[in-house]
Amino acid sequence: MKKLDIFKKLRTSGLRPTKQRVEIAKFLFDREKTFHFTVESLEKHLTKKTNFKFALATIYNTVHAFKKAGHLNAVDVRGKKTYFDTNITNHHHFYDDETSELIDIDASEVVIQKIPRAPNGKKIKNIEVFINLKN
Amino acid sequence: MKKLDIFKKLRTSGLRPTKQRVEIAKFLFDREKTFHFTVESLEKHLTKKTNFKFALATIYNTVHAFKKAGHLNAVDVRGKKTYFDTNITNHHHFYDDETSELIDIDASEVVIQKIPRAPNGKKIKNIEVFINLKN
DNA sequence: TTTCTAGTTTATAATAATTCTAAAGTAAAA
DNA sequence: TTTTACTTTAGAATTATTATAAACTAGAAA
Ligand SMILES: [Mn+2]
Ligand SMILES: [Mn+2]
Ligand SMILES: [Zn+2]
Ligand SMILES: [Zn+2]
Repeated sequence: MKKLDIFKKLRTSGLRPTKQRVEIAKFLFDREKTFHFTVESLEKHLTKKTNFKFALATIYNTVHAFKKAGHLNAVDVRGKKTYFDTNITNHHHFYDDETSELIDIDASEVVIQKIPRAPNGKKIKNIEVFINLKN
Repeated sequence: MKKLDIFKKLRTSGLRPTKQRVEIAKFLFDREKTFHFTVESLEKHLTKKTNFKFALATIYNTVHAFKKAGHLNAVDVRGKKTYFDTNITNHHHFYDDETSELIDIDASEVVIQKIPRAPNGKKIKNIEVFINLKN
């Protein structure tokens, strides 16, 4: 991902390109593979990788702005912390309860043959499959 | 569900049949349809239905003992509160984000034709399908 | 029965994740 | 360069949950 794309992500999220935000955006979007994270784990990565200070509130605000703009997704996994996902395509997950680790499954790798129709007055927004793992 | 079954649920959870626990067990297990709840919503139902007082800690403790014994399941849905489910069979859910409402889908109503195999050294524990709804 | 004991309930404190606040700092318009 | 609106930050507030410890009670023992 090019530098310009980072700035585009910020702009389309309604965020000025401040020092902290640019670092957060670079860390999240300048990568090949999906990154699943919590605000806490992101903070640790950021302070390790850069020499800046990041207030938790800044990370929360920035991550939420990205999510609102559709540049990040939230994933529901057991536990108290909120997980975010840089993969914003429709996809599924392996989930390892013991390590709290998520692994992406491309939508094409899951084929569903039959589902019930939505309750009256409701429509299907999307389908999420979780394959829970054990050892 | 008969009164004796309530006591069995308590016994198999390692819980003495106290006034509060019997009321909680009756409320949760003496019903036809699945009940999805949070500790907070359960507390409201209990105080409305009975004339007893239920400390939140008692409800948390009792619900967790039932879960540990396999009489309740936890469901992962967006939001900060933990949801529990009286349906302990393998099944799936419709989920309405706007109302935070869960609706059961029997396992037989979902047929999956293809899934990837588990990562090396891991096995599949179970598969959960969430069908997210919109209006 | 009454007594005893381990287990239970409860109010309240502690903790953990997240959100709020308001003062000090900064990007970008004027 | 000055001004202005937006941003960062430390710390306070909030929310869900868990821990604590004193008062209470179910069931065993006497
Ligand atoms: Mn969750
Ligand atoms: Mn959740
Ligand atoms: Zn993912
Ligand atoms: Zn259910």
